[in-house]
Amino acid sequence: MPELPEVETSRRGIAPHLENQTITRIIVRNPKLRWPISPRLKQWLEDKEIKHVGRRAKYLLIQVAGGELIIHLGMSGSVRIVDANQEPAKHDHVDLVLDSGQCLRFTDPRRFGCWLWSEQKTAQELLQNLGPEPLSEDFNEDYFWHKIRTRKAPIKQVIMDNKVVVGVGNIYAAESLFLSGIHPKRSANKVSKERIKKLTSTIKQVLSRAITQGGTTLKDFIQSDGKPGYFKQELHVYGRAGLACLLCGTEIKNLVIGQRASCYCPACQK
DNA sequence: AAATATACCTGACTGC
DNA sequence: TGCAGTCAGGTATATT
Repeated sequence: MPELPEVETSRRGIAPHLENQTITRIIVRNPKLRWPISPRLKQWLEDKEIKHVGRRAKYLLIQVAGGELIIHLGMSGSVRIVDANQEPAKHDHVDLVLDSGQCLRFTDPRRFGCWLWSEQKTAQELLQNLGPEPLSEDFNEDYFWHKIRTRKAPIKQVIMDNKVVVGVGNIYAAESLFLSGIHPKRSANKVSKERIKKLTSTIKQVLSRAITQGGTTLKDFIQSDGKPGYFKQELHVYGRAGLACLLCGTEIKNLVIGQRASCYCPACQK
């Protein structure tokens, strides 16, 4: 499922094929995503040249003259570059056809993703109020420490809160807490400053490492070249309930925190 | 302000 | 074999 490393992996994969290309056509087979795709997307995008492919949090930003296309992959979405003539499959909802003869094809079985234009109100509401990028210097020990002084919620929920830091989803939250030795249910404001420092650097390391591995593929996720991500092989706790901890051998447990499965090692995490 | 619950959606899996 | 039920999860929204 796409978290920040998967979105960044996708961005890097598609950018060279998109930048400086002109969008000749947009084909919407199913507009019913998280929010319906606007019929006006056609007029906003067609015949425009793509200037840059960026990312903010888990949003892909396709910049053209006059604004940008904002794509979210939701839970099960992926984008890839295919020949525009290639027959679409069942959940291939949108094509962005380029003058190279290729197209950016969006696939999303669960349709939790979205395609919005930057001038749409929904898009603007989504992008404001986002916390800092985890891999930027804005996300640092001091910021993090002060930000969560008032938060009594479990630390796991807090690091998954977009207003605190963006891009940390369920998988990487579980892994970061394991590698920092912090129990996922511990109140955020009761984690010592020393351990917040550790957690801050661990989050950065885990996300960076996952990006170099091409993301984590569980079921749906594929990179833009159609290959899976390889970070799954490096997971310590996520999806390993009932198995032995790789560090100490204790059985990995699963807790539900905020309606989310949360795997952890009872011995390594306090 | 923060915590909690609910909704959206389909595929994979389980149990009868 | 098939059907019904459950689960997974990002994130907006409404409610407490």
